[in-house]
Order: sequence, then C-alpha cells, then structure tokens
Amino acid sequence: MYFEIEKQAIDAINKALDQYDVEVDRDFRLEFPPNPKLGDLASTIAFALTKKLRTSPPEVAADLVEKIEVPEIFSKVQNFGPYVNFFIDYDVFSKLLLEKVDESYGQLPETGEKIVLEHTSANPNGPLHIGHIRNSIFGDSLARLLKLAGRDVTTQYYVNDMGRQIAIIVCGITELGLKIEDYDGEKVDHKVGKLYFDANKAVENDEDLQVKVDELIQKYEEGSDDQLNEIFEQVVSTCLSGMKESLQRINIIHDDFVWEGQFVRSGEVDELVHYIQREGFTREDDVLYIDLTDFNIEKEFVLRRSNGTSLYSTRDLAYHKYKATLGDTVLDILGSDHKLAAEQISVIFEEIFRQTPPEVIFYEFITLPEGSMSTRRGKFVSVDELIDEAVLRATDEIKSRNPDLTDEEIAPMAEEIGIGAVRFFIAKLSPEKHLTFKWDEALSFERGCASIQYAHARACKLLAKSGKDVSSLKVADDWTPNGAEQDLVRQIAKFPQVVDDCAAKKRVHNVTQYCQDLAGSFNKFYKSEQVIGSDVEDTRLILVDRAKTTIKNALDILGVSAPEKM
RNA sequence: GGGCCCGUAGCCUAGCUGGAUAGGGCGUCGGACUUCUAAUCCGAAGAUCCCGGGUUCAAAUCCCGGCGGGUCCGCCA
Repeated sequence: MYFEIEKQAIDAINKALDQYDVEVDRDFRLEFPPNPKLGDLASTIAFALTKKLRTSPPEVAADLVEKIEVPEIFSKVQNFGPYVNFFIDYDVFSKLLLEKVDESYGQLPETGEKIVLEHTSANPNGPLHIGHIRNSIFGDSLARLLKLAGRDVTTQYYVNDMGRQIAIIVCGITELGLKIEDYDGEKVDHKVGKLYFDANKAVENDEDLQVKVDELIQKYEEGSDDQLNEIFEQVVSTCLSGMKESLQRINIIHDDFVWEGQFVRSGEVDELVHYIQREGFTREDDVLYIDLTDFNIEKEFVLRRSNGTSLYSTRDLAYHKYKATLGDTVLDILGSDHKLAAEQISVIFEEIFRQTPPEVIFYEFITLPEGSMSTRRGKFVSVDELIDEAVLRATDEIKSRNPDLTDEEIAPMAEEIGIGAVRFFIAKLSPEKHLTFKWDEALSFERGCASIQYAHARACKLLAKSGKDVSSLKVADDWTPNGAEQDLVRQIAKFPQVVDDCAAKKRVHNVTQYCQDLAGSFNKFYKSEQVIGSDVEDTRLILVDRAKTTIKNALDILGVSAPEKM
C-alpha cells in the first residue's frame, strides 16, 4: 500500500521540482520519519536541491512545500527543518488498506529472477547441532523472504558423501565391526555421530587405519566396488534421514538434495580439471593446483591429491558450475570460516570461467560458553536437544497459565511456541554477529516470539468471540481512526515495504523487528480500545482480522507458525 | 605475521550506500487485571556509539592509525 502512495508523493515532488531551473537526480525514494508526529513519509530532496540553489536546506524545504500539490490520500505536506514530510489522511487511507489486505498480503509480484539457494549442507556424520542451525534458520527464512518478494527460489542441500569423515565411519564399520544399530539414542543421526566419534578416535591412534581410510576414499571415488558404494550410501542416507527429521520439525524442507559424488561419477570434476589445465592456470608438483597469487590470494587452490583423488574444494567447484546452470543467482549461506575458500571460488569463476561468481552470505559462529562445538570431539548441543528443551519449557509455561488444558491440547501449542522461540532467537541477530549460546537467553518467552504469537492468538479469539463472519462485514463510512487505530493501520501498511526492503538487502533479522513492532501496535490497540460492543465493532473486527493476517504472514517468513490459541 | 568480521546503557541488540531528539529487548525502579486472555500495557532511570586523528554544512555510519575479541591462512570439509 505504501508503494502506491509513495509513488504519488514522489510524483508530486517531481512536479514541484519542475518549477526550479536546476537539474536534480529524480531517482529518489522516501523514508519513514522516526516519529509519527513527523508524518508518514519523508523526503530528503531538499539537501540535493540546496547544493544547486545556494540557500539552506530548511529554506528550500519550506519553499518546496509551497510548490507541492498535495495528493488526495494525504492530509498535508509540511517541512520540518530540511525534511519534506507527507501526512497520510487516515480517514481515507485506512479504509483503502483494510479493503486491500487479504490472505496473500505481502506477496510481491514475480520478478522473474531465479535463485538457487544452498543452505545447511552439514556433513552427514552426526546430528545437526546449534552451530549448524544458524545456517539452516537463516537460509530457510531468507528463502521464504525471497519467495514472498517475488523471486523463484529453489533450495538445495549439498550432501558431502565423499568426505574423509564418511570414509572414517565406513572404516569403523568395515574394519572395526561397528554397527549403527548398536548405538544408543532415539535417532539414527545421533547413532551415526557416536559411531563416528569412536571410529575417529581409533583412526587417530592407528596409522594402518589411516591408510585404510585413504584407500576407502580412493575406492569410493573410483566407484567400481558396488558393495562399498552401498555401505557409503547407506551411512549417508541413514544419517541424513535423521537430520531431515530435525529440520522438518523446525519447518525446514529442502527442495533438492545434491550428492557431491555425482559430480565425480559423471566425469564433471575431471572435465573441469582438464579445462583449467588446458587454459593454463594449473601447476603441478606433488599435487595439481591453481596458483592464485596473481589475483591476490596467497593460498593455492588444490585440485587433486598426490594419490589422484579429488578434494572437497574440487567437487565444490563442479557443484557451483552446475548450480550456475540452474538459476540467475546462486546464493550460498556459509560460516565465516569458509571466507577464503569462497573467495577462491569467486576468483576462479571470474578469472578462469569468466562467469558470475556465486553470491555468498556469511554468518559468524554460535559457540557454547565453554568453547566451540565439534562433532569430532562429541562436544555440541544438538538441535534435537535444543528443540526438546524449548518445547518442554513452553509446556511448563502453558500449564502455569492455563491449568485447565489437557496434555493433548498443550502438546501442539508447546511445539509451535517452543520452535518459534528458537527460530526467532536465531533469526533476530544479524549474521555477522558472533553468538554465545545460553539457554535462558535462547528460550525466553517474554517480549520475544511468544508475544507476537500471543497477539495473533488474541486476534483469533476476538474474531471467534464476535461470532461474526468477517468477510461479510463492511468498514463504516464515517470511520475516523483514532491514534491506536492509525498506528496499527500504519504498521500493517508497512508490511510489503518491509518485505521488499529486507529481500533487497537479504537481511532477515529486520523482519523480526517488524514482527515485534506490528505485534506491539496490535497489543496497544487491544489494550486501549474495546472491540466487541463498541459502536464501530464491525470496522474494528475487520482491523483485527487484517492485523491477524499480517502477523501470520510476517511470522511465516521466519518459519514460525501463528497459533490460534495460547 | 597477513586477510576478513565484530566492538553501541549493567547485559543482548537495531541503525552502518553520511542527515531529524541513537530505536528495541533483558535486567532495575514505579504504576495498570470487578472491563474482549497481564505471554499484555503505561511510566522512570540508564549511552565518552572502543580510543585518537581526518573528510563534511552534517559522522555511530566514510577514510587513516591504534586497542580489545573472534576467525581463516590443511593433499579437512
């Protein structure tokens, strides 16, 4: 809704600018003033104009205001110092907005851009832990955000089936007689993780086993031993099934799982290496590598081990080449420890392949108060533990607030609230910020996600209690929204702008702030205005309904469900 | 040692393509449940925006130099 009125305001400013005899950049946007008392949209055009007119910004702004023809949707245009501010006529605007908001509110028109977004891609050698979850939650939320903003998004999980870690597990099975099913734990990925821990310890202390692991890697890469292939694939898909279960529980489902092995088997890795060789970018001593010092990267990019096998980085290069054929934009979500590797790939794409490199969004680590996490050392808090604890705390909270509810009624609510708390906690922090994980901070139900979900539940309750079918109601013609109503209307109206802005910046944490602002406006409205029984009951019910829809759609970006009752 | 990231009230944080009194939240203090759910709302106190220079009409934001923390610099992934 702001798009339309912003355009009207911009047009009005441009018309006024025509009356000046100077050239000014006409490609400008409006911003939101810091305070509703200062209006609804603000322009800083006076600063640019001042440079040409040799007067002061406030004088220019005042003069400009005189020249602007105020479009009907606005009540007035006024300058505050150098700012030219537009005030919305809420008597007109509110009605238009309420008529416009429907279930798809926030969905922007298709842009035609096709995006392949890779996220999570954790090694299938154990369960997902809270270090991985930042990748998953950020990646999934970003995918949801970009889809809402009209992009065509496909999400991929890159499955590392050829890594040393998996070979170590296989070695544990074939050489040490370990079995996944012998391990304790409810989920298979946890069992695999424990087996990996044991196998790794054995391999670390035994050179013969290390040789064996190398042989396994070589053999699996050759791919001729069907029985061995079977074991590798079994390990990976077993572990992966457990990981998928955890992801699904927090509302994350990937469109595709791409196994790195396929790029070796198909010959794409070899082809790629040969291409780079032919183009004259490689050097060879023990290993085959690309010297990148000419492109300001000190570290060489190794393509092939001395025993002829490929490395993660080689296969990753082939994977990225493949992804580039699938979309206009290739987006990776990576931990900041991958920065150098990503830079290498970027340079190789630009300088050797002569094509657009993948776009990468980095995030800093989540660590435990006692240090960093490690699957290898068995030192981590798993996603499953985190979610279980979150749901448990939510259950206690619900019980203490609603002593009458049965366990069957509580369970699904606790799931929604607990998972919401976790996703929200991770999503609200900007990715470049390092995070030390603390249970009490992560799982608070005050003013966090729960209060947003609560606002939604309140709205649902109101609508149900009214006993009316909102779709049959009409906004009163003489409705003049009061302060709390205007504030709520303003927040609802902002939503598409928030989607557009956050998608452009690829920043999801700003969505969490918006959710809080929106819920805050709703809660204030709820507190100060009676809905049922008021003389504008129908109009307010419609407002409640639109707020409910907006909260639901905004939370959906974050993969957080909106409970109808809590 | 070099590269990259971070440094905003007691704590966590938004703002960082320069612009309005630096927004939130936790915690603290004080108010509001006979009125549609108090997981809420209202109010108060609390900030050398790490430090020092510079650019600018204007710097938390840009540039240079420090300090503190993290991370990378594997024939690991």
